[in-house]
Amino acid sequence: MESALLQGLNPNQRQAVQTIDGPLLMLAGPGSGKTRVVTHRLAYMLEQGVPPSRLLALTFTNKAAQEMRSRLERLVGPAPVWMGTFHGFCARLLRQYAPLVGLPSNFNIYDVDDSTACLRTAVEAAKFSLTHVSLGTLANRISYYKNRLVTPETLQAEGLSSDEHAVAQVYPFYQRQLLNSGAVDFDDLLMHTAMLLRSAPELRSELDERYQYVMVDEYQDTNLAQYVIVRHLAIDYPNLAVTGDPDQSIYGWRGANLKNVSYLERDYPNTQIIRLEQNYRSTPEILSVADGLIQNNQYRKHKRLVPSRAAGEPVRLVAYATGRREAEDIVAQIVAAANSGKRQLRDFAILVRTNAHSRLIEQTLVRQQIPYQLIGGFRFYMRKEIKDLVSYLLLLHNPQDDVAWERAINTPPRGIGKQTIAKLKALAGQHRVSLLEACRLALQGAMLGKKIAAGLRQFLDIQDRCVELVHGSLLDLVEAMIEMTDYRSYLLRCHQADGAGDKDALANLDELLAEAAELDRQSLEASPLEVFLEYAALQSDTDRLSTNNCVTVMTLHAAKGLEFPVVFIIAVEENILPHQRSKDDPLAVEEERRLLFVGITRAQDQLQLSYAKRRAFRDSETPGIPSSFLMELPRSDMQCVDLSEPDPFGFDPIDHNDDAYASLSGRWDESEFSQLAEETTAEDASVLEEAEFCQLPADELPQQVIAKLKGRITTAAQLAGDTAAVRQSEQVFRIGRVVTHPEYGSGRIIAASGKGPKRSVTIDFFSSGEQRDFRLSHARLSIESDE
DNA sequence: ACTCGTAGCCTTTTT
DNA sequence: GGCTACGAGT
Repeated sequence: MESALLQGLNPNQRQAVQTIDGPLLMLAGPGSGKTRVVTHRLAYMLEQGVPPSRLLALTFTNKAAQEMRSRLERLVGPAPVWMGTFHGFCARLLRQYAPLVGLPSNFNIYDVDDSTACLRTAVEAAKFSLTHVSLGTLANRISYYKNRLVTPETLQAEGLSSDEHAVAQVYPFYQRQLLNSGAVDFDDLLMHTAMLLRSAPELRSELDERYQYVMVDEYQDTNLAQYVIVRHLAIDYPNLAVTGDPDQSIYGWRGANLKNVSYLERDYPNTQIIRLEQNYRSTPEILSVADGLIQNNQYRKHKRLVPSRAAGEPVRLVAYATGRREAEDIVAQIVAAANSGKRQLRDFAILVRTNAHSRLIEQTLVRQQIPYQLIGGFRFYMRKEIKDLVSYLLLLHNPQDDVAWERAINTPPRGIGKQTIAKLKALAGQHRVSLLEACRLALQGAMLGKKIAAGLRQFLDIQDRCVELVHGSLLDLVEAMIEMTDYRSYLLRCHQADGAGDKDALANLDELLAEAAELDRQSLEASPLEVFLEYAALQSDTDRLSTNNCVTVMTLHAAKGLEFPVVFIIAVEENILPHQRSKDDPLAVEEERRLLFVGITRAQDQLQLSYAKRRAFRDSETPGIPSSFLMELPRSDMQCVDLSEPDPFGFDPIDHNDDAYASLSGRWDESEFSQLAEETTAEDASVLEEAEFCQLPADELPQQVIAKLKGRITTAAQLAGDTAAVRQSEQVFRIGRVVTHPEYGSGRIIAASGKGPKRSVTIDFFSSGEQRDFRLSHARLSIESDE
């Protein structure tokens, strides 16, 4: 009697589902039905009588875990299988065994913000100067070491290059600071757990026994710490099943190590390897492009992508004049397809290399009033108003937490300034107590001014009164916190100063309350506060992906594991994809290539790759060079379109109709392609030409040129980097002038500040009544009238 | 102690 | 084009 779970699977998939004992490596290409196999395999194990509590399934994102759970439940109904992220699993484990690694069991989990604050303190404590190494670099390096299980001590013992010397200097201070505050960062969750399993053999074997079947998703993206964790859980019961695709390894920068595949083969010599190469997702055209690209990776085992779908449309490769044109054309294509009823908005994804590249796309979507979701921007729990309140909760949960204390102590302002904080820090250091405790000492010692003492007392009062609420309902606690800090009126005060936006912040508070209420409803075990804080720290915004009917905009990284009928990948340009920071390292370039491979293989029916010949970058505009990856694609099978419409004046008309250039499609010839690639040198002629035009007095220009120039004057002045032109624009855009913005209409300049390329003006718009700041060098502003 | 203006940094990707 | 640390002014 064959299990129903095996029906509709190909032979390899069946074999994977039925292999439940012993080590197993599933090499699953994109679109090979991996999630299906994995969930069917779990269901099959349950069907074979494996108790659900013996199973452990580890994923990278909460979203992946949720997906797995819901699909498993559809097959077998609710089952108490532990499924979740590595970080979530580690947090839960550490909560139980914290003392064994020297942590308090009420440790707090820091997000990037808190960790950075902590690192800053550590840098101060180490008396380290940030002139040569940035805070971000330090954070990255420390994170990298932690993921490779290098402790501060081992790092110091090793021979150090000059750069690493800096890291070695700060790392111990950072770690001590974390421990002092009774906190861990993301990487610590993994590192402490790995150390714990290594150093406590009895516990290790107990857990090995408890989790007899361990499954790891996206194995190609695991780092050493994660391997050590998994390895220690699967020694006595070596039933370790991992799925992965080396071609989709895109987290090397985070310490992911493809060697983990060879470690697996070393530690489990009898590992069964099953290849899932049949692709059910994409058209043969798309797969051929993906394959043509990935063949160029040198450090790679040969692997196939076997198409199973019927032929479809050719992959499009499009050149645009500017990033703006790119955005406008893509949005126009989406609108056209949606209006014709052929597609829904949810069918489209626009993928970008870095978060910053989403901005133009976003603006264009807003202007066309197309609903969209942006993944990879700001996490909900990173918003200021949420973080402020969470800090109070963190401090409540763990009074040792000095980072939370420092955020909360003067938010909203209650007269505790730098001086006072310095005093309290000194006091805390002297008595070796937390900053919260130092507040009490300072009040007892009557060493502060009246006003300051009153502020401190108020702060302590909030803490003391909330402590009583900790074990009650979370909603009550958060509500009380907002009341006592008078946080709502603080928000109102903040926003009165800078105009609009207060609605969002207040709405976010409501959403926070809603989430608290939700957790109250489902809270089963332990402290709801703890569950909530863990949720706040480990929730990523990728997890908030919705299925509403809207266009999705996200980074290539965030797109992993997803699929869309139509995919646009923008800015496929040299120094963007591959990224500038990767180009000196051949291995890093290969990772960039894999990143593009991941993007391409997200597409089911249609795919468009594009680049722009000029692209705005920070304060200037740079020539865009087509990515070298584009040369590697089988272009004879693709549809190559040049929409970059050469312009006699070297700039874009602002008001153009989409169809004015949409009809201009031609084939590239090879020469143009390589020519563009060679034009790597700085300013291209058209940019300079544009600048010259703009220094002419407006009435000396022909009418039609003026019409086109209108709105671009300041940009050109800035591009020239010419002080005379900049000064001129400063004179023209002075307070009181009425100006026009292509998006917001007319308004009056009410304030101006800065000089040179940083010169900016505040404009009060007539139609909306809104005030906005613009940098003259960048904004598309034009003069409407004299005085 | 707080407020405002400014220069300088930044951004690659994420749990 | 945004954010923030720092400094001058209140």
